[in-house]
Amino acid sequence: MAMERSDDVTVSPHPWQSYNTVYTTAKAGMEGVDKEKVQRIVYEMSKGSKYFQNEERKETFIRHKVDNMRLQFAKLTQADLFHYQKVADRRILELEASRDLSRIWLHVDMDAFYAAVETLSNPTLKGRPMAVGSMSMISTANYEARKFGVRSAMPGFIARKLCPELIFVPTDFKKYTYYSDLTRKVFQRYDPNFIAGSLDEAYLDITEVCRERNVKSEEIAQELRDSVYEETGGLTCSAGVAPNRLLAKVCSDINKPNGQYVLPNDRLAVMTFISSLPIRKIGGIGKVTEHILKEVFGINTCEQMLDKGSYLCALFSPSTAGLGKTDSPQVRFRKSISNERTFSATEDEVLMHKKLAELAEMLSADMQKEGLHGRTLTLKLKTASFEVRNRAMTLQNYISSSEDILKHASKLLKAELPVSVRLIGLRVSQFNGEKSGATADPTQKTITNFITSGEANRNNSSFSDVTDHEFVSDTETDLSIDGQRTCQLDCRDPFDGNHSLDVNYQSCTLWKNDGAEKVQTSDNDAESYYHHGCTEVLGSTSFQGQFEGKNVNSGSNFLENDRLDSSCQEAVMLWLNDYKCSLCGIELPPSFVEERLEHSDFHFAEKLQKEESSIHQAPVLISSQSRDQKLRNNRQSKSKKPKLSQKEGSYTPIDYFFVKE
DNA sequence: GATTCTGCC
DNA sequence: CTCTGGCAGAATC
Repeated sequence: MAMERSDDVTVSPHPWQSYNTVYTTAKAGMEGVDKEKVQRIVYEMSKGSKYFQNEERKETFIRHKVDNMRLQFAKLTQADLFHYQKVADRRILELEASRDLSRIWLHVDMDAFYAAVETLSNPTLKGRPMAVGSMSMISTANYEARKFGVRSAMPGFIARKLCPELIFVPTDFKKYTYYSDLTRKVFQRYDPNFIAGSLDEAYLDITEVCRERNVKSEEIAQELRDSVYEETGGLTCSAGVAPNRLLAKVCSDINKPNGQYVLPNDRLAVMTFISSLPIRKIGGIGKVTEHILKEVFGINTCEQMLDKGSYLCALFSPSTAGLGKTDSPQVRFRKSISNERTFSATEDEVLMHKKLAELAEMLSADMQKEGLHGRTLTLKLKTASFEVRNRAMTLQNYISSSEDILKHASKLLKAELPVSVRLIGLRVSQFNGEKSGATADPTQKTITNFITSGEANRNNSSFSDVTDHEFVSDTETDLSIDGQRTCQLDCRDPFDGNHSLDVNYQSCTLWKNDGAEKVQTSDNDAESYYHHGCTEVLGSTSFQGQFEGKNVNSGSNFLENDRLDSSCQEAVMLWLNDYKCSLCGIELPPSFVEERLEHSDFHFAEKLQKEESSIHQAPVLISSQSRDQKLRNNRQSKSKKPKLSQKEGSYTPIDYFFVKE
């Protein structure tokens, strides 16, 4: 219980498993570790602590979540399954069609970066177990230390128990930044627009280098790693090469440390690779999500994920899963700025206020540096029992001075007293530069549209105006035969939320680059988004009613599809803009003739079944709660874009196994 | 808009 | 004794 659990180490011929780790947050270099022992020591060191209790509390919560989801899962009807199978199949097909194997991405990841830098500046550390961090937290451990089970994110006192000889070195970010800059100079030679992640990793598009020099990606990777080693005076790194960033990142982990792995730009190779790839390797799938997928759906690998595509009602942020945290400081605008400090728990209000003042001071300074002014202030507290509380207020005016921050933060803090806290944090968001509603406004990516439209963005034009979104909002269709609410899938809007940011980001790259090469990249992004439809299953209004409503709503859209023979089917099925199903939102290009027929068959059968069932069980049992929920939803969707899920509803990142950058 | 959760390094 | 800090996005309310 609690703390990290070990996974079973399965033996198989696949390369990532040589790296496959024992712990959920596993790192390379843990191969020879006595897992049992580590597990036991970690447990014993933690047992009974406040932290431990809190972890138990969280675990209980997750267990409830899993149970809930299991219930929902069991409620799925045949028709639902049928429907979602179609949706999933279609999506997979379209993603397959949009697969892009034309780019070569390289992900570089420095090996035990902080620890390696410290060893460089203090060679006596070489060969000895060492960790960068403190008694309370370790940020990096070298490979000697990892042999003992010491790893990042582990508190130092536990690490010392595991490895009494462990040498602790305090963090020194100046040093790391200096060496990071050295590595980036190398990266720049291979891709002037490389995307820097954290200090120790980066993504490079090496397509051009490979082509111009007529050199294999493998050789480029080797050469780059050699250069990094030379120019930093001895730092090693690992590299992964693949057709997209997501996969490249997975690959860079495979032969870590000081190694590389190339996944060729070949469909079969990619398919084979991902088929047994544990989902945990995918960026965005962490401990909790992995647990849920495993417990509820029995999903362990990406292949299973594809198989169960139709069942996946509860999933993840496509962006996180898909683009793998490839933050680019240069172009991506921050949305919030924050700081927080942990200290020994206190109830002393004066002391707390003092801490708050310091935080306000620091935060204000950081904001000045970037010229930021925000109007939402969030106070974060972690109580002595590790419970986290956030309290936010949105102001009339934009603030940035430490006085303003402190003034309002104090109010927020006062309202929480008395309380014993071990951490206080402040965050400012809603910056001046942002237009209101920018995050949710799909029309905001005008720059992107502008840039990409000229090139190859054939598909997203249908999403570029607001009417489409409004229409999608109204496309709420009851697919639930027995009148129960069953399972909700939120197939995200193609230009939803942060997708736009990524597209924007790519566009910015384009600006900077001032060349045509990156247009392709932008295009790829847009293409991958375009595939998202929008589907919702709710549990009350009659099919007929919905259908009629649709007719009215869609008056200006194309109402017929001449490929359908049956007049009955024609009555049921409408292809909006000759593309999207008016009933469920699934998107089928006109060329998919057979699929369209099948799809309309489905709705037709469903309609019949529906009518039948409403005859047989006239009093369709819908809880008033369910109906209210439905009404609320309807109201919301009138004004806003569809925010569909009430529970764990969102669509799957399976897309992103296929999607390129 | 407010709050909590999840994830990444 | 002693379990980070900073950010982002999504879900939920």
